[in-house]
Amino acid sequence: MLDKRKRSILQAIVDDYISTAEPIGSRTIARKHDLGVSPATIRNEMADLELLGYIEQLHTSSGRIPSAKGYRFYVDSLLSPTQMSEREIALIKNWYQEKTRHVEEVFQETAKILSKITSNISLVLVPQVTQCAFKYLKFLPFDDCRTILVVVTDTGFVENKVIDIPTGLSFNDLQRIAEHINRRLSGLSFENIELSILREIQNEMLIDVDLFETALGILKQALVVEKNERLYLGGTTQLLSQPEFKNIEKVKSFLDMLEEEHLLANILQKQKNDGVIVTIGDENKYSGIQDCSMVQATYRIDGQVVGTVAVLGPTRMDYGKVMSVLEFMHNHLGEVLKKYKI
Amino acid sequence: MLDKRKRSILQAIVDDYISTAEPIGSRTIARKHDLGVSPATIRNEMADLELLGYIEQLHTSSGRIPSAKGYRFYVDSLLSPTQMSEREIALIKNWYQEKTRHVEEVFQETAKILSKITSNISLVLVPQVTQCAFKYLKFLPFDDCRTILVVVTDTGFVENKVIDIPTGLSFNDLQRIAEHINRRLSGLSFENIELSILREIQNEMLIDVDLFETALGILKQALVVEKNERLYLGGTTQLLSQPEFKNIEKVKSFLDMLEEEHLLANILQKQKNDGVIVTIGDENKYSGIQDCSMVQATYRIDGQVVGTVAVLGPTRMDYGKVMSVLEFMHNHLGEVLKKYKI
DNA sequence: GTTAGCACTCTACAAGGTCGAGTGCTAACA
DNA sequence: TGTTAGCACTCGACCTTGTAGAGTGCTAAC
Repeated sequence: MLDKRKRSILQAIVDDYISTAEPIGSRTIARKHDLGVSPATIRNEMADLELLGYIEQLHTSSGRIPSAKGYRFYVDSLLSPTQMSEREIALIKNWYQEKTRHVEEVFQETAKILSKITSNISLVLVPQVTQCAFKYLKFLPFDDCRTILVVVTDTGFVENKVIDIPTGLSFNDLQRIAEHINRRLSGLSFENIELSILREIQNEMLIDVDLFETALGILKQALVVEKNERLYLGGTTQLLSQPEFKNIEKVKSFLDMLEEEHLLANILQKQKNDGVIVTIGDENKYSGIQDCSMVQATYRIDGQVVGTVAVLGPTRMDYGKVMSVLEFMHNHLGEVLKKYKI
Repeated sequence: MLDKRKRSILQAIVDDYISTAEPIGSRTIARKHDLGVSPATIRNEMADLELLGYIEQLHTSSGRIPSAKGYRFYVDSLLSPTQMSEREIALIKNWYQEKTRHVEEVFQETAKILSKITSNISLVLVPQVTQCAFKYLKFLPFDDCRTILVVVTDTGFVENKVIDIPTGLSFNDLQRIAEHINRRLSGLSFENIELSILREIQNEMLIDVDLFETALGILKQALVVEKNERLYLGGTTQLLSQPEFKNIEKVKSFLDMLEEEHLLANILQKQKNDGVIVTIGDENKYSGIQDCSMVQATYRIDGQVVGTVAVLGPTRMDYGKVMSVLEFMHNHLGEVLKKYKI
């Protein structure tokens, strides 16, 4: 365990490095932070801290920068949990009120808010629809040969598609199919709609094989639609302002990675425990972001975790601020979503 | 009008500059292109071309680069219209077949295809719903206090929203409102649904003022939804590979501009005439892209122009390739969309 | 345990020099 | 008259060199 002075010095290094992005030397610390000791003493302490692995040097005679271990200690032991100010909270709530009309807009604007406040990339993973239940499907008239298939979930999520009416079927036939499927599947979660149930339906409808094939096809289509979860990204251009990305090759490879949306979704999904968690540098499993840190938080509707929001940036990020914002989202995003009737 | 040799030299300069991004000198032209004359002669011709404004010099003793006027001449008079190869066309068609299931995916993938093939930013402006007609709206049951409002257009575009049932109204009342509105508005284009008509409806429904207020509110909501056109962007990271964007400030201001989606949508909307058009450098009205060129093309469904696709990049772009791809989209995107029943 | 002093290291930056590509001009040539 | 070779000149790219400044580790004194 570090003694008080070492902790102060480490804190000074991390704080300064976060705000300036420059390696910190002993004299700078002595000047800026009133620790009551001379630079020489600080140098000795810094040598110890380096030996212990909390800070590192890019080359002889450069200042020190925090290591991943240093950031970890900073986040766990040095950072006092801060809350967002009343003013900031009011600002955010107002933003939601003004800019969101659709549910999708809530996600979009959440991504924007997060990236704006934290000056980093934000990720918002929307509720996995597979976790909600099938309510009913319905065919709406369109024209002689086409109809609109609408699938409704218990959360009020609606998906639709214009499809050809199979030859030989009347609109009434479609209504019958819909009724039958609704009777059997209504209330089941999409996760539980398995092939076995679909087979059962097939058996029950053996009277008309063609008709079933059609129905099955439509349902499959609906399932594909429903399972399609989405990831909202915000502030990708924020990267360009960060000095660690002044090298354009790095930016490029990073942005290319971001486009592989499913990868990111995977990283986020890993979080099962509720709350705000911080992953620093090489603690990240995915190699593309090993010199980055990610702070993520779940959000809940009616107490149930439905999605994840996260902020991704260089390890040199303002953990205090980022964590407080995500703490806020963790506690309030569900409420906002509920207002928009998801 | 330029004589044949000047044209050859200008063509050589533009071609070389497009592929190398380096200013072209007289000796390079003499070496690479067999014009049958010495560098000295080419130098004289180049001096003429510069005087005429087709090429310019960054500083004494640098090679020449094409000016906007030079590119314009190149596009109008030097570029032989090329078609995409059979192989490329097959590749694209296959891509659509494999990757698109939804209409939205068609737009998304179109943006991807364009940016991939041309190595530039692509823009896809989706059909402006205001140009299509209101078909009907319908209320679907959800629960005791909420209902799903579905608005259908004649093109098969469906929008929905979960709304609260106003207190005092039954589901049957809603059905009545829907029927009435449908009777009056069905077949009208969204552009033509003016306040005057809404007033008329109000008069006809004076029997129940509250009910009308509700209906009006819902319709307004629907209109807001419907008018919300979308812009799909592709290949924003391609920028980073272009040498003209090696300066990170430039990239940043450019990307920031791209985020102002409505601005871009405005630029695209200006095109009223059908076909592929090229806007070079300062021909662009919008100052943010005055050192860029944009090639845009309309696409049609059943002969009617419904949207625009475009490629945006540095003035030094491969106009031949970009134009051939957009020509293809101009002719075929409508077909693809039709397959997905929009 | 703390501090001052000192020699040392390394980067960033500016100044100067060289190289090469490219030009314009002129005079000679077909 | 159009084309070409030759030449002096210009300018950016790149390398080298020197210097200033920040920072370090070590040692001896307090």
